[in-house]
Amino acid sequence: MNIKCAILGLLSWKPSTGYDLKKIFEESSIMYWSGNNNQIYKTLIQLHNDGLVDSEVQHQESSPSKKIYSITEKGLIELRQWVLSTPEAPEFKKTFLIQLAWADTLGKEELDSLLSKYEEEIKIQLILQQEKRKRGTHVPNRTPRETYIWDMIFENIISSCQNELDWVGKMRRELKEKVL
Amino acid sequence: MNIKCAILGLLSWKPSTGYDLKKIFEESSIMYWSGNNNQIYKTLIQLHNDGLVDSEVQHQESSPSKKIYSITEKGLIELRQWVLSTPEAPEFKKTFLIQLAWADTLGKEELDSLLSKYEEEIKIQLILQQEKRKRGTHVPNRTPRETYIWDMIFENIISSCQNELDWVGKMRRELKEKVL
DNA sequence: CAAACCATGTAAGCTGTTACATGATTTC
DNA sequence: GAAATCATGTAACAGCTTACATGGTTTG
Repeated sequence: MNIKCAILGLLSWKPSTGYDLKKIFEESSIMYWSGNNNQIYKTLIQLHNDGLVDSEVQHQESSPSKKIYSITEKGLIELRQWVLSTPEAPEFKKTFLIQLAWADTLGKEELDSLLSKYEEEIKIQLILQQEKRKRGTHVPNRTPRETYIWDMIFENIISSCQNELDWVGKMRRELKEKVL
Repeated sequence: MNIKCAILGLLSWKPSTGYDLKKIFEESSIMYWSGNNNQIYKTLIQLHNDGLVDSEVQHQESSPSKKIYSITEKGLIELRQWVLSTPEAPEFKKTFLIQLAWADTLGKEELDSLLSKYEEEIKIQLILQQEKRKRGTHVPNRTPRETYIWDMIFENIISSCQNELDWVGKMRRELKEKVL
């Protein structure tokens, strides 16, 4: 999986400029790339060289000119092929768990404070994701099934946050109850 | 967060060679680095230059000589400081969700097959993690609280898998029931 | 006798990030 | 008049991966 596929997907939804894509990446919950120029503009050129996208320059008065990219037939075939490919297991990068692994040197209050900070961090994430779901910008609604799929994508992210929150809550409670 | 902290943590547990660390990284559930030579040996040299670790060469007959690294006082202070630093929110890189985002072009069977493949992938992950927990190699047990902490670390990973599994299960069920 | 293990290291390359560069227009 | 938005691109660097290089020992 790489950013090429994500861009092809977005372009299959609607033609866009590099700048449009950048904003979508910045906002997106699932497309985890930062949306930096270097990657997006270079990838678009590459996709163009491979014949997977077309580009049309639109000159504008009183605005810089745009390059509007759209997906080609070949691009649609490539996208479909990728969508059908064997899924990868999710990657969890929880640096907090590594931090926690060596946290036995901390005092009782220090440890609880660390856990509470993590809890706060997740709570912020959760609210952010719930807001994104409500706003629902950059969500295609071409068929009822597509709407359902995107709803489940948001549910996945939110339930991951909720799961993490439950876990911290349990740990804080147990550390208070137990005599360790 | 970077690999330096993880290595300091491991060395605070016990002195090790680069090769030892490599194996721990390869096996570890939470320390997500691949454990490649380039990164480990270079980081050890860097930590040594910074005075955070000591190294002692042990010549062996009928075996290549080892460099046994151990953490210094300065290293312990650095580690403690890092453990107390503000935690980062977890990063979820679920490429499957991006794949799913453009999966409405698939037929009913194709979509269910895709979901079932993902389900299988997670099931394998879950079993793997449960086995790692049982084996419990590379787990320090210096105090009851440390044992509890490491137990909660494994619980975190396993509950993440379980949560993902529940989500796929629900989606497959709903797609069968609903008329979309 | 091949494969795997022990043990250290290097080279080349890919991915992704931050920051820089330009320049017009709109909003506060 | 400063800051943000629109719009495209480049340069330098950090992080991480695969593969290469060496060479002895143990296991199947």
